[in-house]
Amino acid sequence: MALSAALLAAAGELTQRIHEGVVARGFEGVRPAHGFAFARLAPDGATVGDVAAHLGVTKQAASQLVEELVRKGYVERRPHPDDARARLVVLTELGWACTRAAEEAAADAVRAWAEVVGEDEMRALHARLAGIAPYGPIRPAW
Amino acid sequence: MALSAALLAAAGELTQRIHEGVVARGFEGVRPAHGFAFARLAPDGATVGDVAAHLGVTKQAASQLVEELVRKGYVERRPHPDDARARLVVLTELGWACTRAAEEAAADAVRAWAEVVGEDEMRALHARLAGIAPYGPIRPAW
DNA sequence: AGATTATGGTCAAGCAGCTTGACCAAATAG
DNA sequence: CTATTTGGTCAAGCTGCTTGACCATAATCT
Repeated sequence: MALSAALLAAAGELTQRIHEGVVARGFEGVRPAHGFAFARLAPDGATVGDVAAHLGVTKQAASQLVEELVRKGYVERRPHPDDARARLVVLTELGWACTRAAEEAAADAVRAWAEVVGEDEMRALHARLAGIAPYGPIRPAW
Repeated sequence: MALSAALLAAAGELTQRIHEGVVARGFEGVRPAHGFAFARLAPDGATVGDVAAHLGVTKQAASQLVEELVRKGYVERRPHPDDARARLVVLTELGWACTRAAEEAAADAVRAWAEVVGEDEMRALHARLAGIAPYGPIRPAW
């Protein structure tokens, strides 16, 4: 199996498992791309442009995605403290709960893998990946 | 950076580099998903259903993709030797040339990574990934 | 300062690629 | 030899993204 195929298969499988875990924990109407947006929003919020760059899509697409998350109650738009044009998108309590659920689901999935290849190996894998693609966007499609 | 994000970023970056390499070698009108279809078709051809399973999409979607590749001259449909319902999709000479170009581009990209983390590490990475997601579909999107 | 350009964001329209549903022909099962 | 399953296509529809236009604020330049 080619490396690219292996990477994609692993990434896809992990993404799907996390998504299933999130749904199983009772969060509805969320897609994997939302989860990656949450990851960018989590610490202190972010602008639509930040989310767009993180997901590797246009600002308009990110704006639509945020709008959807607002409708569903996962995030809210607040005025940006330093820039009157910008709006700071922050997670609501529901958004935080969903993020925690995703982290739990991810931990479960990684644990399952660690049982196959060993925990040290997983850490090594993670470290190598981080060295290879430090800050690339999380392309939701291609 | 979370493992899933690292996996996706790495997978996305590699996919994109391969794609750029293929385009730079003069092949037009091909998308990454086509390359993954080629990988399934490469040895001896495959049916539309096989391609669908490999890509993780419906038969209809795979059928459309194959139709597009036929139009562009990368593959052709032949009667299936053992089953009159089925049709064997095989690469044309152009399709083989494109596949070779993709392999070259992939080798270039992997070489660049190997310079960062070391060649042994790349092999180890590959082996671990293969152990983790042995035969999952290559989901083109989510 | 005022004029100009750049930046953050949204609205609107269009499109590519996927899905579901219906259907046909050949293969397999009863 | 009917009845069901399987491989494949046709058709219609939808979702999520893109490009293009536009507004308001910020930064830059005389």
